[in-house]
Amino acid sequence: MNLHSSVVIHVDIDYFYAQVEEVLNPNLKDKPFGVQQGLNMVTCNYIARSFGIKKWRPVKECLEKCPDLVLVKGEDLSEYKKFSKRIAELLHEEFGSTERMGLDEHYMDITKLAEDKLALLTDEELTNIRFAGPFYPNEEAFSKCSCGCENRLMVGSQIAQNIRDKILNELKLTCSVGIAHNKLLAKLVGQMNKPNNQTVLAPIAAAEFMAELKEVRNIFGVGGKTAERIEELGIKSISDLQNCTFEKLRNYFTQETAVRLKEAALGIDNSVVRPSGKPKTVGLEHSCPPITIRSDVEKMFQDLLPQLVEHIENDARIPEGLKVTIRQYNREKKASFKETKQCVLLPSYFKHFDEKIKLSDHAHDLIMKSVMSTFDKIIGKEKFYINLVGLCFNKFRELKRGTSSIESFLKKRKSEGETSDDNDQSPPSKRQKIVNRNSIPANVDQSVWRDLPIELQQELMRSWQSSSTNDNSSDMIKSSTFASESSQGLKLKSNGNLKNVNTLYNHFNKK
DNA sequence: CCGGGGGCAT
DNA sequence: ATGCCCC
Ligand SMILES: Nc1ccn([C@H]2C[C@H](O)[C@@H](COP(=O)(O)OP(=O)(O)OP(=O)(O)O)O2)c(=O)n1
Ligand SMILES: [Mn+2]
Repeated sequence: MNLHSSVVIHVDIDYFYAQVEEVLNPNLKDKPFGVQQGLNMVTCNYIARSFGIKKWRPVKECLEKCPDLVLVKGEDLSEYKKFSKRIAELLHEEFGSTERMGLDEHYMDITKLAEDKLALLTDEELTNIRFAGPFYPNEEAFSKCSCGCENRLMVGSQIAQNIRDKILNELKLTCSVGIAHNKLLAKLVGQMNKPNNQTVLAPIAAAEFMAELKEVRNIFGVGGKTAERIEELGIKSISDLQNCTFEKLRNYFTQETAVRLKEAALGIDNSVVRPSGKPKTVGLEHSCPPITIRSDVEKMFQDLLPQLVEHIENDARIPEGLKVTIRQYNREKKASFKETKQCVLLPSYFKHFDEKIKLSDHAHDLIMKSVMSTFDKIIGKEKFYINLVGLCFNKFRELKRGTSSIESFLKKRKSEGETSDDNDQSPPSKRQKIVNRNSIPANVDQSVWRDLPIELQQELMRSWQSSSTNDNSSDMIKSSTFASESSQGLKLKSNGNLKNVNTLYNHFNKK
């Protein structure tokens, strides 16, 4: 289990919204073209970029730089979501499960796939394999490590080429792909030869690669606020971060953050690729010119609700919660702020029709009443200037039993024996953190382990620690089954004893 | 401060 | 419920 033992791929579709529009309307392909949301140009094709136009600039500024820029409105994301779904399905079918980041990016852990492909090669074939695509920094750098990463990454680069070919042939979309020994580096190195290309990183060059990126904002998880705090320490670049003492970081950040920053600066990232399940929330929002009248607000929500229901009609789940969002202009602070409030949805609000989820007969009016009373609670009695309203379904419950996702997934896996084959959605999972590769007990089946909810992982670790003091049995997990969420039948066989962790899982779900 | 999403920690 | 992060 050395530092370079994994192969991670990051796929990022080029100029995503704009490229989707090009597929929908090929006339746009030979023109400078961008997608507009409100007053902003969100993204544009690379012809437009050759005029010096950057993503996320005001439309006005873009038209000054390129008067011939063609613009299409992109406030409605449904087409982009459709393509996003097709991409996810294609990747999953052909190469295994993925972790989604937004609509157009996916991480994949292809370590097993690469190792399996390597194992099939003869010695002669092994000496003749070549990298696909460009590398960082150069080909020689790969041979300086003898842990086997060179061959794994070489095969990884070939798989990356296959992925790009597949996405281009099936969906007519170009993408950029990074191949590296961890997620952090895969994502960053993939940007090197954008668009429509790929880049593989030599592990020994990781720290040097990070240093050349300069800005600490390039580190995943370091946003505006964290970057500001880092700079308060006088640290202005990733190489500053590499060279500063750990204690200096530890004084301003939590232990966890300090370690993460220090490691990331050196190109070290132990976080695991975590297959995405179905979305945990599905929302819709509309911005609008300032509204001051309650009935106008109601019209906005009236409009949103049916659209939102359409978004989940094929989901096989129903939401039990609804988050109401408004954005208000605050004249004292001269700024807009979002406020939200939860309200409860009853299962009886939904019915099936044509295999699809629809609102029951009077549910629209009932939900609207909840929404508006929730709105009143947010506003109080003050006058208001609302410039955005939003609704977001959450607290989803699975409808089907028995053959539902996770149960059938693990059962199938059992019958397939040892070959761990990623296939289905993962159960709820929390942020990375504790789920480092290195912290997982060695004799645990990792392909099963990594898909467990973090709460269960933690609870199991605790139980193993305590049981090892009064018990000489090993920690081996022999098998596990996970029934659908509605029956909550998660059981883990451990030490020959069937541990029923239902109560545990229920407990965590309540809060 | 502007689009329209989504995830997770607190 | 809010804040920070990601796209
Ligand atoms: N703040 C943001 C960031 C991104 N997006 C959308 C528009 C992009 O098309 C899509 C993907 O984001 P990317 O950062 O990957 O940008 P692009 O794919 O458009 O361009 P690139 O070719 O640089 O990847 O997500 C958005 O709506 N709002
Ligand atoms: Mn992209």
